[in-house]
Amino acid sequence: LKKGPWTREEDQKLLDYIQKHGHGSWRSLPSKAGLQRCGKSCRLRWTNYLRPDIKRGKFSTHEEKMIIRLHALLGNRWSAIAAHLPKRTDNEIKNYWNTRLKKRLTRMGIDPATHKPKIVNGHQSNPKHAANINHMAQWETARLEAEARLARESKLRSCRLLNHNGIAHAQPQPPPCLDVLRVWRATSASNCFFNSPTTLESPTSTLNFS
DNA sequence: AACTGCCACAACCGCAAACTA
DNA sequence: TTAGTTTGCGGTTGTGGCAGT
Repeated sequence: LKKGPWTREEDQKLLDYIQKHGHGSWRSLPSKAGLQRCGKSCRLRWTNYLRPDIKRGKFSTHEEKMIIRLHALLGNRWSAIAAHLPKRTDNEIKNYWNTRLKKRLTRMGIDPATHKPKIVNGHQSNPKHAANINHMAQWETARLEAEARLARESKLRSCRLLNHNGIAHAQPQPPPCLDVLRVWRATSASNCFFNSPTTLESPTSTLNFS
């Protein structure tokens, strides 16, 4: 089986096959499509590169902020984060985080793992506030997990329909979720402890969970 | 021009969850 | 219920391009 970068011919074979038949079982796809690749490699190539509904290129400022906020809530759960960024893949977001955003936060004196200002002289700037944020973040995480799950299920349903029809041209629906981030943006301005446009906005929320 | 180091990104690997017979 | 198979996810690596020396 072949490994390494995909050639234009391989891409075309995969694209042609999926457009005609849908992907069906990834395991059996390579032989049917005439590819010397494993099913896993084909799936990855399709989901991360060939899919027609992928937006490529530079991340906008808004997308960057979304990634930072979602990462603060969800951690390295790239697929859950990607569910909130239409047309971006988890792999792309993960790469962007690892190569750019993580370094940028570090330069700003923010720990990219915790999204808190780095501890100076053994003290955090505002421990009470930090505890509050953690509490809020737990709730947000639970909500976002549920939303991501819904998104996955919805995607799965559309995929099944897709494969049943044998054509791969349907656009995935956006996650059927409440826009937590919109609410968050509206409320965070008043209570974030580092909230200038050029810095990280803290994952606080004043949502009413009742 | 040749070399080196760094960066960005595509692709691979291993594991766990989900599915199926 | 369970064992085998398939799929999805996250971490990591390999590679090509670019800038600096």
